[in-house]
Amino acid sequence: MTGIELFDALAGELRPLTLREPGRVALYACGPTVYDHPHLGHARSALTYDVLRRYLEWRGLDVRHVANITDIDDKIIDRARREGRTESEVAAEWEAVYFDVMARLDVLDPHDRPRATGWVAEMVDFIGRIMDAGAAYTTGTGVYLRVGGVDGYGDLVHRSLDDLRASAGARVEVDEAKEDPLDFALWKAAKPDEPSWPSPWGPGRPGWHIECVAMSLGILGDDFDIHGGGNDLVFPHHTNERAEALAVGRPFARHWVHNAMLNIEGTKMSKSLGNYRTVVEMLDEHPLNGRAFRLLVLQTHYRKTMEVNPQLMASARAAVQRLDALARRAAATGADRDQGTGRRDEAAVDAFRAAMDNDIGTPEAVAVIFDTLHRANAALDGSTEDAPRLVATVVELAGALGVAVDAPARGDGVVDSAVEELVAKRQAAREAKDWATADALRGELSALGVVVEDTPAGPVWRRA
RNA sequence: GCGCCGGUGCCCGAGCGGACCAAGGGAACGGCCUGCAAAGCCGUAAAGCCGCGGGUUCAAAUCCCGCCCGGCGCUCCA
Repeated sequence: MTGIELFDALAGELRPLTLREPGRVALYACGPTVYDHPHLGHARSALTYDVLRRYLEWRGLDVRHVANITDIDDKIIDRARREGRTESEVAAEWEAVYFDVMARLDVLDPHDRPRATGWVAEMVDFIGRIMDAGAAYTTGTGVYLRVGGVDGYGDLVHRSLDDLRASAGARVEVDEAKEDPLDFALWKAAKPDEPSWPSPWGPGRPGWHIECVAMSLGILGDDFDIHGGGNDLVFPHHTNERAEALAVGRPFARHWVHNAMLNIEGTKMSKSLGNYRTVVEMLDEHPLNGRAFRLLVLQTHYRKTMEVNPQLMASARAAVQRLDALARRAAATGADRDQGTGRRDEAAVDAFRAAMDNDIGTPEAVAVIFDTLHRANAALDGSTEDAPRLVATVVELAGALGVAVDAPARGDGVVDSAVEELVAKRQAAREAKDWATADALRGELSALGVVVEDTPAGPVWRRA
């Protein structure tokens, strides 16, 4: 018992998080196929599991977080072919972009980042066991899992086999060689000019789902605690992963967690609609956007489709600035002294924990943080003894969700002796009560995107 | 067609049976503070009642039924 409840997709309801091993959480989250720019949806997904991991750790649990990279797949092959490069070059390029973007979003590095191509031997072995169990068969195009033989195959999507069959092929033509349209490839026989690995069934490459089973069970072991991913993966990906594990009788994930999708201006992002947004674009647009996007993600429950648009990004930035403003005030008055001492407002901490324990209720948790922020500011105005403790609480709780609260403007590096000089000149003018000059200088700073605040401790500037 | 999820203020978004009926963020308005601002604080306005119509209940935004609208999925997909 951890006191934490999570919505479990298999059960279809809230379930207490019960761990395989007390105090330790084995978490597997499906990562991206690296063939192009990561988009905002990838970011939401990664952020969801980063927050889950951070919260579990904040609760004192020892988490092992595994997030895979799919580095061999049709899309990578297509792109490599188009660009006249090798698949591994393409994958390496986009994997690097993905990692860079994750770092800019303050996503903690998972403890393991397995690549599919590093696990092919294990996958081949796994497929062999499925074959031994009589649960799969070969055709001219590969090895297929016989879905009809898996008890409760559709349980994760809550659909019966017949139901699934009825809509199979609705969007993709069915391979006639398969025994059942639902049967899916464990191993894809090599086609000319495609990368391939040897196997008992001839050269080829692994099917998508076998990757995650081999890696999750291989790293975390049977009966690991949480399997996560986007809710678009429930079927077929997770359903098929689960089927593969079931086919060989291995206990799979104890809890299934899925994050919802992200819409832009009310509809799903897509290249054809022209509302496709990459994470790099978003991050490059404003230095505060990394934290603002995380906050935006947190303000919607992870199981609900979230909306993103420029106004929402702006409002999230404004909220981040309030966090930073508190830190500035605290630093200027010495009210930051409780940080790291463990002193904190227990009522706020309790409310935060209650919100998060209830299926990772980040919107409420964020509300608690801002409520505390408000109390901290009021305490700062009244110079009461509570201020340092409240400030420390805000910083700690925000940190537990991965939102950094920065006192001085978080450097976009190239700081600006020019700005410093203008600020100093303005201050000199103010001291001479030359308001006209002071205001003109403030105008110049404003044109540079800099806001000056006059505090009892002197002027402080930041980027708008 | 089948399945899933939604529809709460100007925008986003919590709440999912009961403290006179809605957290938090953004935007707005008034006041305090300030040389003026910014930041902050105090306060106000705004949902004639939480898509519409029924129902259950002492009590519903919260449960049930029907309808309308929207989004997503149905082996590319976070």
